[in-house]
Amino acid sequence: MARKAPTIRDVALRAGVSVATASNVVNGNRPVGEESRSKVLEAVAALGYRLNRAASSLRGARSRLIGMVVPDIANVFFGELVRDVEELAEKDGYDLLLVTTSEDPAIERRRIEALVSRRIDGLLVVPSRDDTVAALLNGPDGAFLPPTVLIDRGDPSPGLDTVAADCGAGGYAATRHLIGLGHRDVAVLAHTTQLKNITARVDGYRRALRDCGLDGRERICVGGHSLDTLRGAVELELHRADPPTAIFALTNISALAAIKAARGLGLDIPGDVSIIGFDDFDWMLALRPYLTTVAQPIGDFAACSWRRLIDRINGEGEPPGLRIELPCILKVRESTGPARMRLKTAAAP
Amino acid sequence: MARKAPTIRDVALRAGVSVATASNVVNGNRPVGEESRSKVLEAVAALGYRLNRAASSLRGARSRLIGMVVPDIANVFFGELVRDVEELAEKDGYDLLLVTTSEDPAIERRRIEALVSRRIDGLLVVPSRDDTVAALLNGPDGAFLPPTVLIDRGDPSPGLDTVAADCGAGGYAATRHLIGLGHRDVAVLAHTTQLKNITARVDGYRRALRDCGLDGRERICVGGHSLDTLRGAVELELHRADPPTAIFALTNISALAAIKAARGLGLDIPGDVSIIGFDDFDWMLALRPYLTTVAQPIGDFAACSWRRLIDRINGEGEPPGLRIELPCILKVRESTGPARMRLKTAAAP
DNA sequence: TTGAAAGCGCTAACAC
DNA sequence: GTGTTAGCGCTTTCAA
Repeated sequence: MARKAPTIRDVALRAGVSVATASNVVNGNRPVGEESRSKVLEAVAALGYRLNRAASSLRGARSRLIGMVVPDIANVFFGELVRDVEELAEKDGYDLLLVTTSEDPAIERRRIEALVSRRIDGLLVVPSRDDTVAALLNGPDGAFLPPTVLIDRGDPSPGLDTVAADCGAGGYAATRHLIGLGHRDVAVLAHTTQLKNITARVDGYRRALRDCGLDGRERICVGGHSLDTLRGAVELELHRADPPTAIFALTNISALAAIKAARGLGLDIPGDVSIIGFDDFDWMLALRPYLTTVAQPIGDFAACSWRRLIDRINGEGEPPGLRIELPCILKVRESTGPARMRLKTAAAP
Repeated sequence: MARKAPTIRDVALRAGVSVATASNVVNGNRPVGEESRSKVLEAVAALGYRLNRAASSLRGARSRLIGMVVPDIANVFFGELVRDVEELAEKDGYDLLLVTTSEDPAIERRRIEALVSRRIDGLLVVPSRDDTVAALLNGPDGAFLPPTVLIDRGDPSPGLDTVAADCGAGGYAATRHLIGLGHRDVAVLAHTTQLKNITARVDGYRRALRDCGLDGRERICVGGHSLDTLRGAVELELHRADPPTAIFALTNISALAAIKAARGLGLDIPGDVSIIGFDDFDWMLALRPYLTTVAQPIGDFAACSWRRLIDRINGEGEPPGLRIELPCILKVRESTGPARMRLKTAAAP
C-alpha cells in the first residue's frame, strides 16, 4: 500500500532503455525496435507500471477524457444514451466524465466549465436549452470548448454538430395513426415548448391535423419537467367539457403522466382515451395496456455522435456545423384504439 | 478560439504577486493578505483564469476526481444511484468518472485500473461479484486503490466499506406478505445466486417459509441477467404441473420478466399469480396492476456512501471495513392478492 | 505574509 | 531506432 507507483523512468531503467523509448512503447507513438519493445513490455509487467494520464495530458498529449452532459441520468432515455456512448468510448480508449444539469442552464454552464478545466478532448451534450452551448462557444469569455457534439437537442450552429431524431416525422406519424383511428380531438402533452425537438413534434402533429382537415383543433398542454406537474396538466385537460379522445405524450415521462392521469380519473385506456408515447423502454411492454409509442433510435444517437466526435478530435471528416437527423419508428401496440363518439364526462374528483 | 488559456503565472503577473500567492488565493490553502487577495481575484476574473487540474493533481494535490463503477447505467436502479451521487459530488467540488462493467469482472478490472491511472481520489463501486474489488485491493499487483466504498453488493473486507440494504429483512417481509395472503407455493426469481445481496433475499424468503411451517416448499428460479432469459426461467416454472401461485422477483428487471411471462401465458395478475418485485420506480405505479414491491432506499445509499467516502479521503471517521445496512420498505399495491386454491393449468403456447 | 525555486511524470523536439 | 533534454501548469518546501 505504501509503495510508490512506478514511473516511466523506473520502467526505462529496468529495461535498460531511455525514457523516450519506453514512452514510445507504452503509447505506440513511434516505431521501436523489437528487442527494446519486448524488454520494455517485460519491465512494465514486472513493475505493474501504469501510465499517469494527468502527467501526459499536462505535457500536451490527449487527455483521452470526454465530457458527457445530460439533464438527468436517472431518466432511462439518457441512461441508455450514456450506456451506449460509454461502451463506444471504452473501445476507443476514452473515459467519460459524466455530469448532470437538472435541466438548469446555470448549472449546465458551471458543469461544462468544470469539464473544460479537466482538459477534456471532446464534449457530448444534451443541452438544457437549444442555445446554451452555442452561447458558451461564442461567449465573451471566449470559452474554450473542445470539439463538441450536441445530442437530441440544440440549434444548428456554426461550430457545433447536432445528432437528433426527425421529430417532425415522428410527431406526424403518431398523429396520423390517431386520426386514422377516428380521433378528432387529440391533445398533445409537452413538458416544455422551449425546446425545438419538442416543438418539431408539435409541428408534425399540426401538419397531420392540417392534412386531415382538422385545423384549429389543436390542443397543446404544457406540463413542466416533473411527473406530477405533467399529470396535473393532463387532468386539467381531461376535466374540460369536451375532453380529448386521445393524448399524444411527447416524452416517456409525459406518457407515464398521461397514463396516471387517465387512471386516476377512472378512464379506460384505450376505451375512453387513447395514449401514445415517445421513446421505447422495457416497461412499456410489460404492464397493460402495452403502450403505443414513437421510438427514437438511441443506439444510433450514440454511434453517430461518437463517430462524429472522434473525427472532429482527429481533425478528420467534414468541418463542424453538421446536423444529422435519424428516423423514428412508430410502434403500434394496445394503448391506442378507435375513438369513441362521445367520451363520458370525467367525474369530478 | 486560438487564445491560449491563461495560467497561474499570467494571473500572478497581472496581479503583481508571486505565483505562490496567486495559487494560495485560488485554492485557499494558506492565508493571504487582504490586498494581494483582491488583486489576484481581480486578475482571475479579468483573464478568465481556470485552474488546470491535470497540473495540480500531477503536483500531488487532490485530483478531485471520483471513479464510479456500475454494472449498467441504463438500469434505473443504477441510474438513480449515479444521479444522487453526482449531485452530492458536485456540491463538494468533485467530478465523476463513470464506468460501466456489463457485470463482467474482467471488464470491471480493466475499467478500475483505467480509473486508478487517472489518479482518482476515491472510488465508488457496485461490483460485478462480491469479491472482485477485495481481490484487486489485496492483489499481487498491490493495485493501488484509493479509498473505496462498495454499494449494494460486496463482501465485508478489511480495507473496504460497504453500503447496502438489509436484504434479508426485505426478503422476509415480502414472503410473509405473500404467505399472509394464503400463498403456499411461492417461487423466487433471482438473476443469479452468486451475489450475497441476492442470496440474502433468498434467505429471508426461506426464513419466512420456515417460520410458517412451509419448509421444503422452496422454489428458486435462476434466470441470468437479461430480461429474456429471466422470462424464460419464469415460463418454465409456470409450466410445471404444480405452478406457483406467487412469484417474488428479486430485482426490478426480474419483476418485469415475471410480469411478461405471466402475460404471455394469459395469466391474470394477481388473480392467477401474485407478483411482488424489488425496487420502486415510476413505471410500477402507472400501468396496471400497480406493482407490489420491496423498495430500497437508493437516496440513502448515495448519501451514506458519499459521506463515508469523503471522510475516508479526508482521513476522518472510523477506519475502513465498515458495513452499513439500510432498511427496505414493503409497498403493498395491486399485483399481490389472495391465493387461489387451485391455479388453472397454464395452456401450452 | 510573501517569493524563489524545485520538481510531479510525462511527451515532443531535437540530436545522434 | 534511440537517447537527451526542456518544459507542460501547478503546489510546496524553504527562506526571507
